[in-house]
Amino acid sequence: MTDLPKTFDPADIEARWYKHWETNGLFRPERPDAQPYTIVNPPPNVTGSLHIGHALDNTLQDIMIRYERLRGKDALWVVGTDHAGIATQMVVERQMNARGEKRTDYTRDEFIAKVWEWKQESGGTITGQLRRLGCSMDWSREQFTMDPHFSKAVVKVFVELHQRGLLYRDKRLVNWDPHFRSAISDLEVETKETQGGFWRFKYPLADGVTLADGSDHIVVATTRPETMLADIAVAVHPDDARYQSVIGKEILQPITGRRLRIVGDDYADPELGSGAVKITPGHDFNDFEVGKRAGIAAGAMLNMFDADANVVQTADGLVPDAYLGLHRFKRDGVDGAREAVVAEMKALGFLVPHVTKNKEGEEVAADFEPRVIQTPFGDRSGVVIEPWLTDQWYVDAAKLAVAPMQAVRDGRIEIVPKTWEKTFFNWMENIQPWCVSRQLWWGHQIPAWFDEDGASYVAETEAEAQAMAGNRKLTRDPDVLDTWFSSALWPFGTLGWPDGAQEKGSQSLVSRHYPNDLLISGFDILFFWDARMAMQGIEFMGDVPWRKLYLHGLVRAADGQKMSKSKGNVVDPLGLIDTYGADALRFFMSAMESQGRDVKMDEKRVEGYRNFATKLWNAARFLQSNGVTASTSIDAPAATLPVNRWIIAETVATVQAIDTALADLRFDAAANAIYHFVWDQFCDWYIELTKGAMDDETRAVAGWAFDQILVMLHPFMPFITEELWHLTGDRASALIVAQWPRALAAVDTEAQAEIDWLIRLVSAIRTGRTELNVPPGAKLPMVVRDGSEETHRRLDRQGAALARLGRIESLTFGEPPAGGAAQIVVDEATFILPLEGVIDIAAEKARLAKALAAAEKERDALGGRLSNPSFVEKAKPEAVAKAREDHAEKSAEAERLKAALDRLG
RNA sequence: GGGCGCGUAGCUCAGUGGUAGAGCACACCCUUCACACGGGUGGGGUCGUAGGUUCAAUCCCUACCGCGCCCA
Repeated sequence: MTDLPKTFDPADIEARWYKHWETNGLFRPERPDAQPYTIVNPPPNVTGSLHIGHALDNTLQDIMIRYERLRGKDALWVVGTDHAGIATQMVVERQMNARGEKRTDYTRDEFIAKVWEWKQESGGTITGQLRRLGCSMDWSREQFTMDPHFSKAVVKVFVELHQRGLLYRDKRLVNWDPHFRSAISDLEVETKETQGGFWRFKYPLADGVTLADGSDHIVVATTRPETMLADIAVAVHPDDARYQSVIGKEILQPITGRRLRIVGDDYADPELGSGAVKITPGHDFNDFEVGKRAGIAAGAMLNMFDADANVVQTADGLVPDAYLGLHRFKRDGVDGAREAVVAEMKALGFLVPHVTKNKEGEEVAADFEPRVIQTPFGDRSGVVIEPWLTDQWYVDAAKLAVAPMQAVRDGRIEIVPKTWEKTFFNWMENIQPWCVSRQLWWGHQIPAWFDEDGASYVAETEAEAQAMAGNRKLTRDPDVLDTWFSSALWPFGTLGWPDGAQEKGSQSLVSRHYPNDLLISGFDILFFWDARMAMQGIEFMGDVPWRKLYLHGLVRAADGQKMSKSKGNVVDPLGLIDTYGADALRFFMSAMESQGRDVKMDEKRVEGYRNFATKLWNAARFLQSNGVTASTSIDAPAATLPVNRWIIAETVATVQAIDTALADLRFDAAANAIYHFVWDQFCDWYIELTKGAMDDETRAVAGWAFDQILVMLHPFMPFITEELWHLTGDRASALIVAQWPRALAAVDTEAQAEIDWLIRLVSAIRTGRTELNVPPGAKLPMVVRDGSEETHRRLDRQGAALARLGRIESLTFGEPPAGGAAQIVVDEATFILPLEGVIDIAAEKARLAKALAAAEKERDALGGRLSNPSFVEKAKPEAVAKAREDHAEKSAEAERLKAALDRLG
């Protein structure tokens, strides 16, 4: 134990204690016989850095882990990082571009080596930042999604899913990202409204066929004219009288001269445009479905783009040479296929202009009708997604989704807050096949080999694949897996699965810690990650990955806007830690985390919690200067003084409040409970009431109560509490592994009533003094009138405290001296402060009159309710009894105030 | 178009079927022997609007207005 300095330096404390905890293995003490408690951390991008959302997410997890560790459980918080396929490859490619190089200047192996180098260089950034936040993860078992054992799990899952028929290769349209030259999943596509156009073109009917009205052409409409180079049909509604006669006939595509089939399909909306649409199954999801319904095989659909979305020759060789190599549309000021197609159609006389009237009523023709269209963008690249016909690996998500939905329905997984269940079900019920192959270099290379005929062999090793293929020559699939495919295995892959699960006898890590108890994640990755963990967990482990799923919101800027680098409104959590300390930032995150709401970044509030930490620090200084030291037992010391019995009861009530709040994952309620106990009860009243009256009993109780505070506050503010734990006594062990208080019910209504009365009396005296402008330093005599025996006994016990806090110099009973006085009514008694010649009688009258009016108003409101027969008959008996009680109390108070007023004449 | 959430004091947010709360900000006072990152006192809200249920609605129901998010 050492003397506390007058101020405290968060930076010094934080660095010191974190190192102590980590080097002494206190994040995961040996507790083989304890009940396990497990959380896995959402693995951040290995080369990323900590943003404010991480700060929220990890603070909440750390609170739960520290809490359960203090409660004696074998608390394991699994930590690790994600290789983050596209994101990481993108960063490294960008670095190369800056040096005037590009990825393809290197071989695949060389490039991957460069990425590993970058991981070596920046991989420790975010893990160091998590330490600064105080996160008590088990770093001794830090994981990486491309560690050999984890990669082994990824390969095994891929192969087994394939064997079970839940993973397959298929040729269908994918969301192709031309920037990354890779397929992406439907979740990685963001649909946004953009200003586009609606063009109308004439396609001449072939073979002299005409429509019912004699026309020799059909007008088709499109928002993507460039794709007409790969048109293979025109669709009309089967019931559309205008076109019924030509269904099954052929029509000519003017630029390519290709003969297109006219098909009847409900997809063509007779109300929209001309009622006829061109069909390009190779580049449009709706058209793809129309094509399939028309009996066109995927292999027969035409493709007109390369991986960069530049025009290439179609299989039938009908695209004119002039188009080859053009980008799909205008880019960097250079016209693309779209512009060229429109120009040629216009020149050929096949463009139907869009005609509108201007202000003067004159008709004006334009090439197209401006229209807001829904456009898909890659969420990372920001470029327009091109639907592209390729062979990719797909997971049969619809089948895997069945068990997780059932688990949520029957409560094996509890989603908190419950409102997210609906969103979860809605997505799971409409889930699409999950495209898991990516045309990248960085990631888990797919364990599939192709022979010369394109047949695939899926196996854990090349040798096994070769055995399946006989003497055919094999080439490994160059593609890698979607990052989320691997992170879906996080809850068990990190625990040693599949190897650890084979262990017999002693319990393996995975059998001990799977299912995890809780997962905390932002709602934004509910589909990407949480749902997929549930699918893979149940499929491969036979049980849910976690029993509870807690979803929190986003941390927004002060004005409620989403934080983003482009808006420049990003708040750096490290900056907040530097300014206010990690404890303050953590407490802020907890206090603001009410279920179902985003957290708005209010820096003033962080400052307020920094002030709270300082308040605690100074309370400790006060106790130390009064000879208060660490407690010797976890149970409360014996106490006879009401003030001590009161603080013991309030401490226990606070433990109960925090236990209840954290059981429900109400982080805000838990934080507020400890905040108000420390500041409003312990500091404002307990310390004030015991000042100048520090006897041995009080020292023991104060020491005990403060220890309980340190333990209860530790999950929220680990650094300052650990520091104070050691500064206030010689401790057998660190606070991080101390024992959580026992919430034994110590209801002490007598002591609580007495201290409550004392607090009300002191407050009323202070209010009276302030309102009557009594100088703050003045000590006044006080006369007690109409006091009950109980009140006299209480005054006897609390006289000294009352004198101190109310600045009372003497206490007498009975009639006050004649003359002006302030009169304070508390319960049955009136407390009189003679102020002859000091106070303004009119002011005191006004004060009493105001109090009287308030009491009368409440009395009358209650009286009115009680005189309503239907209230007395129908309301709950407790409500009626409460109203009667309150009415009697308010009536008596009003009478006493009236009497006091009368005495002033 | 479908789904979800929000609208409570100047700001950021809790909350409850039975007389509205916190932090910050504001006003006044206080260098009281832990703390001015402090102490004391106070002002401030027709709980988005309109109906309905109920003895009683800020809370439950319906509609509407405004804001945000997700899906199509």
